[in-house]
Amino acid sequence: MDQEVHFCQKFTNMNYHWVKVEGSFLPAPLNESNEVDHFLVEPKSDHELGNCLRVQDFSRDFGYEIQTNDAEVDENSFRQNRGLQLGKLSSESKSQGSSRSDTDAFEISELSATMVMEAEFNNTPVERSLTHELFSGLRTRGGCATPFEGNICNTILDNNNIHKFNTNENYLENEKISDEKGDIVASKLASCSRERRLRKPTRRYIEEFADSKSENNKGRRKPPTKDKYLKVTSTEESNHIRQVQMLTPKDELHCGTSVPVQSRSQRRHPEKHVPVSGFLSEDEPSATECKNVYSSAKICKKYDRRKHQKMWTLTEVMRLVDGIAEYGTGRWTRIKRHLFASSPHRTPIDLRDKWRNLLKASCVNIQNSKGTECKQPHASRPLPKSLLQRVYELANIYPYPKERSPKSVREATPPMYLIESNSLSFNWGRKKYE
DNA sequence: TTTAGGG
DNA sequence: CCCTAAA
Repeated sequence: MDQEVHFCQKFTNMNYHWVKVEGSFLPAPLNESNEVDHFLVEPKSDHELGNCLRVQDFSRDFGYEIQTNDAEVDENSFRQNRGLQLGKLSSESKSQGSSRSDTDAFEISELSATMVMEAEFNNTPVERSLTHELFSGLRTRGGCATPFEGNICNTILDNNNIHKFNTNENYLENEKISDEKGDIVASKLASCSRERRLRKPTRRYIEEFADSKSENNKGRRKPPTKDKYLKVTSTEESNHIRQVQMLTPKDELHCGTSVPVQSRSQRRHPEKHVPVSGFLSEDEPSATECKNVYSSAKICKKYDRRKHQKMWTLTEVMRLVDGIAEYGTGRWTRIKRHLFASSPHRTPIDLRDKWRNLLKASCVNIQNSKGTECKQPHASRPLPKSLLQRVYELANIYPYPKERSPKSVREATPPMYLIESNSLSFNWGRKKYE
């Protein structure tokens, strides 16, 4: 019995339109019948599995199966309905008589198969997948019962499909099979089902697969290497990350393949939350905050640091300058390790980039002090003169970039603020800024 | 793996 | 801040 039930489920899974039908098949309104077209076309995709099961076998097999299945429903009424449908079929399609020979049934069955093939040809994969999903919904409600019952059936059939449907019914009526063939049929159908899954991945699956594939290769010529600072180091941390992900707005964590991919151009121009006045507060971002934001980046490659840019605080800048004074330029990893160990969001690259910006800033100030017309890109965040002084001096001592001849830097005219404070003696160690 | 350089 | 090449 269990086997029967299982088989019944297989049957309902694969062939939705060869089932008991109550009431008459009346054409449904156009808008509804359109949807139904797909319903009826969908199952016949099974016919394409020519290697697995032929149309004739299929019908015959289900003749057996339907009989077993009818025990659950009402076999008598089913047969009566089928007889009724046969009559309808004769009048609606080709005006054939209600009593037919087996040969006729075969012809019609093949004819229906041909029609089905044509219909399927016009049916898009998307529609088919939709159909499949809808039928899944029907199945879950009705269990083994057929989805085409009562109103559902009436609303989803149109003239064309009635023909196909009835043809198959007719075939079932005429082709009967012995019960002992059930096991063979079941195994056949099982393998057929498996093969179908192998052969016919849904369009959604294909698209998702393609998406994930393209995402993996997107924008990278070489295989993505794991950033040292984007590595999950402990399970504790990963657990923490998971919590962060759940709390993070979805549009900022494009982790899933189904989430629309953010284009590179979009990523490169994020909204910057630039503070209105000067630096951010001198307070360092809390360690937990940094950990939250950047540990999420560790697990999600699509995490965009640009969207969560951390403004450099004056404290950080001073610390960076101190580090350069101590270790020199080009040793960003060391500086990071020794002075920014508590700032997980500052990578050695960040330190270097910041230093480059500091050099630019100092140069800007030089030009301004010389009276050269120069734009001030960071007017909103003026650096303390003392800091710029130190940057300038450090630039002379530790020229950056290394390759470039330090002459250009050394020969540059010292900025006015440096000249004015010439009497000042610089302490190159860690020093306090006024 | 780290650093430099360009975007 | 990102990406890539080179050391």
